[in-house]
Amino acid sequence: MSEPTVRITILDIARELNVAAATVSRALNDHPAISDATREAVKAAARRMNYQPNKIASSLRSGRSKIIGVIIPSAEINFFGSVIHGIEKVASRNDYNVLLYQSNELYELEKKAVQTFVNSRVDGVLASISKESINLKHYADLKAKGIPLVLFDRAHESLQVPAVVVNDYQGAFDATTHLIQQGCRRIAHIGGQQHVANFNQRLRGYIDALNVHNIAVDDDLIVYGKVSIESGRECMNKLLPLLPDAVFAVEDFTALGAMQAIKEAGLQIPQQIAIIGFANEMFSEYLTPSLSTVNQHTERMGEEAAALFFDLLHKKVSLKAPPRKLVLEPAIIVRQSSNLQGLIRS
Amino acid sequence: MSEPTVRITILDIARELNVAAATVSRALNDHPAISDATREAVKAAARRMNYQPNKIASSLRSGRSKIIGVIIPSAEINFFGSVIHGIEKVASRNDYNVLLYQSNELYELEKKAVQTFVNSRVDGVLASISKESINLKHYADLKAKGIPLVLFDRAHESLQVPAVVVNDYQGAFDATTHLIQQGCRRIAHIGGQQHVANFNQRLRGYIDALNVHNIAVDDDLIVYGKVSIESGRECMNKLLPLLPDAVFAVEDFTALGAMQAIKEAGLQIPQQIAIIGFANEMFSEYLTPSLSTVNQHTERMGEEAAALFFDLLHKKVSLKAPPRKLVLEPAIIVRQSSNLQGLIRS
DNA sequence: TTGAAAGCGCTAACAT
DNA sequence: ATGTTAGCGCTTTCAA
Repeated sequence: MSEPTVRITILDIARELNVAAATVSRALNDHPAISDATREAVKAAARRMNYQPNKIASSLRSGRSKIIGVIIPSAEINFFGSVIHGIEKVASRNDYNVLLYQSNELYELEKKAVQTFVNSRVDGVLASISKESINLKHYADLKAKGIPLVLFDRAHESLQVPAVVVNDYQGAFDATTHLIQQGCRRIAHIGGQQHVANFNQRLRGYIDALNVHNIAVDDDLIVYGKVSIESGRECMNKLLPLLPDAVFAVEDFTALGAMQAIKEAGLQIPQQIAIIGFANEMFSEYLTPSLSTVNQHTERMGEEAAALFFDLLHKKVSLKAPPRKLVLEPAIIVRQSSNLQGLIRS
Repeated sequence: MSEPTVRITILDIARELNVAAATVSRALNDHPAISDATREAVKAAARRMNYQPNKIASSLRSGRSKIIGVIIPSAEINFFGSVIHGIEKVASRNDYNVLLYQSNELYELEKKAVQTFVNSRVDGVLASISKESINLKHYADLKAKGIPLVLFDRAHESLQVPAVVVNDYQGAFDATTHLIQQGCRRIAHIGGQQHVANFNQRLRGYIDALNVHNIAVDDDLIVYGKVSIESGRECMNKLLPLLPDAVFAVEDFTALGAMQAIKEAGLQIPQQIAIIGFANEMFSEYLTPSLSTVNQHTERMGEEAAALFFDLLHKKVSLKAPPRKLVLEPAIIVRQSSNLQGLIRS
């Protein structure tokens, strides 16, 4: 059909109206020092001429790209979509766009993401640290460059940046306590990589809950996996000979694998082994039996992370002050997999 | 710690080495007309001085942003993650980045996404049309502006752009045929919005499969929903009084809702009602019984869509020629929900 | 309130 | 093979 249209610039509008380009720029950006008349005239002309602002040029000149870079590990699918949604909500309210990168839990990809964001001159980065990342220099560099960084879910104290995380300890404590209240006494735990703070906190919550209820911690009932369906199944198979009556799994994929192993062994859930996961993945409520879990308020997490970023950007918080850390309180969701009320134990 | 570092530009490197900025630019971009010696010297200096190229400036000057905008509806979670992954793979191979937008199946958000991409001067757009979008002018405008557009999964003939889609007709035909081969004769269909080409094709595949096997199409056994768990449940409840012995659901979320309705009615799957979905969502294989479905090769879809974009970009295909359309053949996955082999029908 | 002028950092003609 | 020059489209002093 038509050939690529010539692009209208503010200069075209300026010529059309016999004003300076600067005036057009000011009018379009609602600069205070502009008369109502010119502003409206300019905006009308822009609409009429189908003007599309060139954000690239604007960014180069102003030094602000109005883009937030977001790094997500992406393994936890549900988590992913929903946190992003929260971030986008707050971002668009502030006239910002979101550039997304999946690290796939790989250190190298995470480094590349940071690099790309720096080169693209994003105004800030929101990130959830990959499970593989132990060296965090790339994040420290961001901070050194003066690019606001906010962590969500997977944070790390050493970076000294604002973060919004879930109280993993409390979630694990509550989940374990719930199993105890259901009458379980031989409660196993399938943990994750212990260098990931979240997983370590969940282990601690589990141990403390047992202690508080005077149940001895049996190290044999604690096994560590790689946080996947397959790994959950393997870990559960190691636990089965030890005859646990309940399992607290580090998250829902692990719990799912464990459930499969339990079913394959011909045991009943929850009558013979009760189970609870963590993260409230989308599939959890549709399993048979439906999986009890810990809900993380993921969308809220995204919103809060974005809000922290804008506070940083607008210098509402001093860069000297200790970084703000927001801790969201998780809530356990009891479903069939751990509900023994009214059931006769076998 | 340190204050925001001053940023190194090619001019700094040029001064350091007593060459012109253009030379530095050429060296860094592996321009052919540059001596090995200078190229290496420049690259070494860049590394040493910790130079970070300013993509914004480069984009403004060159007119290329090296960014692909991707619009996804995002409802189908699994689809989402996996197509993006395919796109990113090919993009990064071509030194391109991906800017992501979720339309949430809303026409207005989709328009906003296109707008943002235009303003951000992305080099091209890959999109999956939202279920709500009937007016497609925003996409036509993209094309008119000379910005390459490639559609994936949800395409539309009228746009006349390259696309990679799944053979929905064949998938539906195969799924229905499979149910027939299992011995089912009263096969119901829960369809989606018929203005979405994919859903219409699936209806046609269903009808033709019945015809080919000399089974009369009973209009009462076809109900239309809104493609969600809740809608699937409602539709199934409408179908139950008609005593179908099988259901082909337009996709897995719908099938999941239908399964719940069937279970709540106290009927056995697949013995009394067999069911198959479409899309192979992540949760489908973990349901009880596991859900038969149609697999769409989502990652491949992303790769091919990105490849079509680069063909367009590099003018490997004429813009005058009819746009290329790639049709991926889906494959049915038979799981418990439709497997009647060896089972005695009740 | 508006205009003139400069320049963000880079790339691409053109010249040498 | 390298340098010179101009300019992408916009914002932001500074001046009027």
